[in-house]
Amino acid sequence: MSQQGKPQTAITPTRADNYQDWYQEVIKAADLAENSDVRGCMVIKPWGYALWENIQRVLDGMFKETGHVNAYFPLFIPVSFLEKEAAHVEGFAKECAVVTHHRLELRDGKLVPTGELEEPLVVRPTSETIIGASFAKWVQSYRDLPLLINQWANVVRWEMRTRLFLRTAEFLWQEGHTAHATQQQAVDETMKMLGVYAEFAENYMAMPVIQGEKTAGERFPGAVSTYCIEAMMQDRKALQAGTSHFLGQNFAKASGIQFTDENNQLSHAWTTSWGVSTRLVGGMIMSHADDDGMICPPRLAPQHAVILPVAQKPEDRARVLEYCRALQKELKAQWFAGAPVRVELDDRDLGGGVKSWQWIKKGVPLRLEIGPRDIDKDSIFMGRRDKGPKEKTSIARGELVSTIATLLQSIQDGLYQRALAFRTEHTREINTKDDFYAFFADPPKKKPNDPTPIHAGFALAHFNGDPALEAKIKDDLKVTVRCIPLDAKLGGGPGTCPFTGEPSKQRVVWAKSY
RNA sequence: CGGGGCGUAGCGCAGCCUGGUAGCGCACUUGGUUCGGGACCAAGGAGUCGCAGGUUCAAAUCCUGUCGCCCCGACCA
Repeated sequence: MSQQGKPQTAITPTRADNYQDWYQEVIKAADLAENSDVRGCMVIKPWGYALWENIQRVLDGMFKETGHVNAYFPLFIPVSFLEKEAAHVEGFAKECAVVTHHRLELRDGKLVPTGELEEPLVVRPTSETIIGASFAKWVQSYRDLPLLINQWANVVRWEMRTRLFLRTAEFLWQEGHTAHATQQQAVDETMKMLGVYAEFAENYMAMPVIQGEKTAGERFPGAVSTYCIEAMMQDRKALQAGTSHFLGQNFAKASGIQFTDENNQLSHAWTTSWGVSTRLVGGMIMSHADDDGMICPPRLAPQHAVILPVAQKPEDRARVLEYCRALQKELKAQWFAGAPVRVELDDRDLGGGVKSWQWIKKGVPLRLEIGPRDIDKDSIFMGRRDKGPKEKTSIARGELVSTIATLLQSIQDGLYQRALAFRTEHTREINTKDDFYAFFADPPKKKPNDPTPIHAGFALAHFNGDPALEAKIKDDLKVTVRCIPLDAKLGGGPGTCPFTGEPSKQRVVWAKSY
């Protein structure tokens, strides 16, 4: 305890003191990413990129398992393509990077663009239109359907305000694009992929999510309906962690994706698109990290365990290192969640405490400290990242090796349960307008420049579905409908809209959001 | 794009109001002590004070402009 009576933490400020700054400090302390020299763009550093690679690896497997194949489409989209779908234009036109020239010339020591393009190219903000153009060529007959394609790519959206992982001008994502012969098949695909995202979020990221449909105001530009998974972050704001869109025939009509059906009738295909991005890394940070830094959910952790040799006397060093290497080899031969256990041996010549804290901040699930005394007992001094930094226990080597998968899974489960309990604690059914406004009232700021204080959480309230009402509430409170939950337990059946007294089909999730 | 804050050593900051030639903590290097831990002592290295102009004998400090970052708004995955 410090003089102020607060426990010393590796991250300052703490979540309670200043959530926004805390978030940035965690990213810095865990060495996940940094701002680049290019405004709004981030450099994803190896530890952060490894998280993304694990996300990619698992999701890619799930996509393949559900019959999808990967392909790659151009980064550049002719402006005329984007113009094809009216709502789409409106949604993305304001945030596009546009390529207008194809050459640079040296004039007075400065490189200036020359060679203007006949038609400007947009750096893809999303790929519906360019992929649609390909689909139009690939689809002739109902026998060509369904077409189930995914692409891993970068996209650019020229954002006003950026935040590492959560909103950057360029980001990495995957976008699935599918075409189907019938509306029902496309709707089924939309829901199936929403389910895949929810399963991934909960089982791999240990991040509980609410599956639901977006209201008209929050819908993807050009979609008939948009579904999403929404998670609660530790500041009780909602994070849209993944989206799945039923596009109807809108894009098929815009791109001319037509096929001849069994009855020799020409019709437009029904399409879907769905995506998750590097935003998920931000979601993991804000779901699990604490005042000592990152906490990686074991299933996606770049390393499951780190071995920290404790050999302070030079004469012990060789013996300790040898023991550590043998243990590393033995642990790597174990399996966890369908892959070999990932173990790093950190034999850098650094002070023991400093080294240990680096790994705490990076969020590695297990720290294994091994010194001469442990070797004599054939045991390991183990720290779990989901417990306090000082809360370390001794475990027999054999037991560690045989139970490491169980240990990692128990950390994984613990993180999920903790996040779920947090969400439950801060989710409330609300039945009157007054209660609703009171629930979301901002605590007073101490200084004008203070970050927005942490607000109440999720409200489950009835809603008559009027977009104007939703806009008014957004205006008043900065609160929006995050989704119309699919889960009947959350929806709770018909009721009365507390704002209008009109009938409401079910409760919806209201919250402030990222 | 509007309002506010901040750019000083690798990192975190003080100094600025009241101009006088740059300092603290951590990190780094070396030597010693310590040895189940974010150690201690000593010595040392490291900064065109974001950038560009201006005022002045003299600018980190005052003035103007500019760039970047952060927070709050508008917009968004």
